[in-house]
Amino acid sequence: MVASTLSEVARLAGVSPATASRVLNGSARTPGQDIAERVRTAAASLGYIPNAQAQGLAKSSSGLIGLIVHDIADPYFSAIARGVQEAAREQGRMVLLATTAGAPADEREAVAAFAARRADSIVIAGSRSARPEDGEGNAGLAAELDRYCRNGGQVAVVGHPVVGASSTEGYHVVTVPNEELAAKLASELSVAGDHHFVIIGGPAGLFTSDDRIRGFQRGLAEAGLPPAEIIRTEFNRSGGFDAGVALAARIKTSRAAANPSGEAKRICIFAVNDVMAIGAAAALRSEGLRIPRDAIIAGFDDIETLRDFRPALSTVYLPLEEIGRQATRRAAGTLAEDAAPPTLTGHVTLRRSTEGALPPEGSG
Amino acid sequence: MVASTLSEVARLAGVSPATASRVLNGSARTPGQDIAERVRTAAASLGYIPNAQAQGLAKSSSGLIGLIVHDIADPYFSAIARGVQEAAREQGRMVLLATTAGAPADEREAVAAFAARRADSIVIAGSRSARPEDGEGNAGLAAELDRYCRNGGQVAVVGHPVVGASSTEGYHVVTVPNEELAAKLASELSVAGDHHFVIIGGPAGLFTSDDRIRGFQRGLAEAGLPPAEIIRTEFNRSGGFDAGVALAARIKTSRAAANPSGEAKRICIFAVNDVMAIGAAAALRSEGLRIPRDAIIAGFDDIETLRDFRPALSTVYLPLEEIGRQATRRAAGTLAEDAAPPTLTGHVTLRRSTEGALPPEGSG
DNA sequence: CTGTTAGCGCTTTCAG
DNA sequence: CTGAAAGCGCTAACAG
Repeated sequence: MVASTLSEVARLAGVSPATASRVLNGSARTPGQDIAERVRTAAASLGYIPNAQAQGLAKSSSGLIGLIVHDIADPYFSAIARGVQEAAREQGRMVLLATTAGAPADEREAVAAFAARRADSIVIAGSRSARPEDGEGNAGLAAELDRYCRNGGQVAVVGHPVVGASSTEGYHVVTVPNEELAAKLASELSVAGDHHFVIIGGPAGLFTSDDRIRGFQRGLAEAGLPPAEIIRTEFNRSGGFDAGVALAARIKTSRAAANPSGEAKRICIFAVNDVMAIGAAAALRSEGLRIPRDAIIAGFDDIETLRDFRPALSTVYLPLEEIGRQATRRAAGTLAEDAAPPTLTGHVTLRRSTEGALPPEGSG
Repeated sequence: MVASTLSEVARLAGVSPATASRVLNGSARTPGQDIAERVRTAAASLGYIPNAQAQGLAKSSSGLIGLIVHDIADPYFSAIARGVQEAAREQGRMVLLATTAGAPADEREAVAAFAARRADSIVIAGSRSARPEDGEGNAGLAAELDRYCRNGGQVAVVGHPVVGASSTEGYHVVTVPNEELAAKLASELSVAGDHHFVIIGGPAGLFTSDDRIRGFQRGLAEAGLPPAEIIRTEFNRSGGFDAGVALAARIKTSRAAANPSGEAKRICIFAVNDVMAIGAAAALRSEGLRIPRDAIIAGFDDIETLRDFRPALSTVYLPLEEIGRQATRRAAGTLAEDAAPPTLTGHVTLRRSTEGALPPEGSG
């Protein structure tokens, strides 16, 4: 026994498929009371479920939203996904998920798959990359995206435009104030304490990472401080851990070298995202160093699951869920394009991990 | 300009749509070398992307896998989602996401939506509930699921069968050894130290929670200990926190009451999942209590993001990703039904948060 | 307000 | 091995 169709319902109700369609799925007003009632009963008794594929084919639109993330298990992305999901529900659409580990080639494939399914819109989250090895992939992705848009698709990218995408219509970018916020963080960290600043960043070419680094350096400069040293590593916990190990060794050495009474300048670490910061913190701890005593550290994102971490991590709050929602709304045209980008901004949140950099009375 | 169609490709290649279909998407062997080549070139030059909706309609199957979770931002679910996503990719399918906050009525709706899209299979994660207020919802969900299966759909449920589902064909349950593992945890916790055991559980009727509670009590009983007291609260961090606050008060009181020299029996808390445990730990800490000094605590799930939490949380590792993968494979028939449920088991992982319960030499 | 008639884009017998 | 024709289930003009 297979799913019953509209015409079966229509036949049972003694009306034409068109009429049945009008009352069951259609729009405007439903036809005559009596008829409508009869159709509805027939549908119910048959357990009729409209075939979305057929509907989609007929009206060429699918009620689908494609979401591309690097990794759905990464709390950064899952938070955004939650927002997307929510907005999708508001729009009466469903979300199609694709994960790509950040590889442009895979992203291209995902876009093609979404296009094949006639997704109404596509939301792309996850840092864009300008790394040379991604050049080819980016070109492919850009082409695919352009084609998708040309066919009437709507795209919203979180963060930065896809490299090389010649934004035709239907191409939106949800800007995240990474640079500004990182600058703010640097400025707040520089007010108290005289630290040696070190940035743990992702690979050069990762836009999100680069923005945050640039912002932080700018903040430092504005505070009259010299630029921080940059350690490049992977954009995840493990990268943070590795960098942390290296830093720990250095801290120990410099501490040993310092004269008995005096103390070496304390290091202030800025990891470009929370999970990297957590990794670095774990490394320091495993080397017997304590935070904030031996070094202070700050991250970025303010991942919810990490808020119970101790010492509480100083970081920059980003409205991840809202970002996902807005991207989704933009792609649906629900959100005015130019209507002042609805306050998508985060804020610096200093906590225990950067103590010493806090004004004495402020303790959070 | 709109997406090009198969017939356009066919026309350009000078063949019939049928032939074009055969070489581009079709099955078996591709027709004559020369023809095939011509078609492929035509397709490429037009940037042809098959319309999955039309394909689906024609062969009534969609290449879609529906995934239902309570909340995609919850690390427990996002880990499972990652596994599902992976398996889906292996199968050349895409995953459709639905979040329901655990409400059976929403789950029913999600199933209907998946059915409408003719999803090939549906994976349901997230604890089933037997709470009276969910009775109606469960019935609806069960009916919807039955109908879906009757129409040829495949369903895999993680944990427990949907309440009331009369498992027809295509209905699979991926069992998670919650009870056994909880018993094991209890047994390991009981070997060292003489504790007063308290369980922080979810609402009565939540299967996952109930299983873990039952298992823990059984483990205690097998160790010759009296059953633990149970505190019922929400199945999330906030619930854990609330319970923690209550426990903290009690610990302080009993400590004050104890004679100056002697000490009150230390409390051992078992929170039925990691986030609840973290919440409880945060509450204790905020009340000035220290773990494991003033109380020891264990969770369940071994959430990855929480592994850097200090004191390191004792917990039960569950192969979440693998669970997602297996559910997906089962629903695809890729996995033999009876073939000994491919070792889906976790293990107790004692760490610092239950110190004192560790044998002296074991220190994790 | 309802029914008829064409497709949406693709697959798939069934002939040739 | 290829082409023609008939749908998959639904919507959307048009008529009536």
